[in-house]
Amino acid sequence: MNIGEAAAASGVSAKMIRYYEATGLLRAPPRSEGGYRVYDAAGVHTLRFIRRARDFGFAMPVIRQLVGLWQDPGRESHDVKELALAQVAELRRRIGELQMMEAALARLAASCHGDARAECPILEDLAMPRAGDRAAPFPADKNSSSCHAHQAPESASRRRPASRAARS
Amino acid sequence: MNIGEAAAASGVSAKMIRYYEATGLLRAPPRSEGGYRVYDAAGVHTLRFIRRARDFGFAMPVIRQLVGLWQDPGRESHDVKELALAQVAELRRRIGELQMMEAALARLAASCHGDARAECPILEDLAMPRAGDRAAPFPADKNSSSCHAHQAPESASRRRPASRAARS
DNA sequence: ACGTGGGGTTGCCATCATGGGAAGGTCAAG
DNA sequence: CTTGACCTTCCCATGATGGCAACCCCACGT
Repeated sequence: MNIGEAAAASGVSAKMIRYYEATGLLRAPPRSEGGYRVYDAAGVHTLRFIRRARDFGFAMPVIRQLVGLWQDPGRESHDVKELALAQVAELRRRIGELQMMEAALARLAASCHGDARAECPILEDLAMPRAGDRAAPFPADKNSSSCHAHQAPESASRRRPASRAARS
Repeated sequence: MNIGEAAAASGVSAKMIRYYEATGLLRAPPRSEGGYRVYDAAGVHTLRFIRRARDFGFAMPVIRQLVGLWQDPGRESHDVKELALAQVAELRRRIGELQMMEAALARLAASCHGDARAECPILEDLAMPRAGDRAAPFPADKNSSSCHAHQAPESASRRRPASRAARS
């Protein structure tokens, strides 16, 4: 079984199979006389295991542990469950993060008229400094959400570019 | 205002400020005689805007659009709202994905005893081929979740490594 | 006036998982 | 024996970020 067939059978791209092998996640399979990687059913099975673990969002180091446990007949299911629960916690953390963003942004979007006028609470909120920001040295920008005269595009640049130019 | 102060005032690291400038998200600020970037309050304000947009998970190309709209007095709030709603949809899509994973994995973890025994439904599920997988050429692996004799580690490798070795 | 430390500048490398592509070797079918 | 599909390795890129190295600049202290 060549790498292409193994890829089709496992759902892992050939590129990724080589990558997993290079990073030590997979043991190198034997090679044919021409140097082709030759996979057997067990190898494909391992690849499917890895893909399934990735589908659950496990990071590669954890997948390495999982594969090790899977192939270890003396494993204790306690260790597997611990990894799984840690991943559940991580997923919940990420879900919570995204939900915070989603709720805040949906609320903002709902408050925006969405018409042809320039006034927009979304931009106003984005432009608003929040608690936790160090104060700017002078609060001179009152017309925040309509500032259009920002930094000068090209003015008096590189008065002494000698050293930088010389280095390259 | 040097880049360090601008970073502290905006919450964007100096590294990221340079990165945003290099990728065209920020216009290059004027430089001092020594070549230092010099930021004014408007520049810091823009940086805070960008950081806030990143906090909402907007991708950089979208942030570019948002900054453009923000600085465009002739903008229409419709365009802003459209970007925001697209981002809300994207966040919901990601949340849904993660929730699928989380639910499935939590269910699996709950079904695992988590004791000293090797038997583990989590590993069994990971090892189980799902619908959508191309069938393996022969279904020879019945003792799936306890397979420990996988590929041979080092056997008859590189019978003809001449070309590869010669190239490097 | 001179040194020194802190901070600026560029550039390169690394992440993490993945894809793309080039240059070259292998294999199987016609 | 040719040809086209497939494999091999190596290099590069992503997106957003951090780290390090080498070098430069500035302000402050003596």
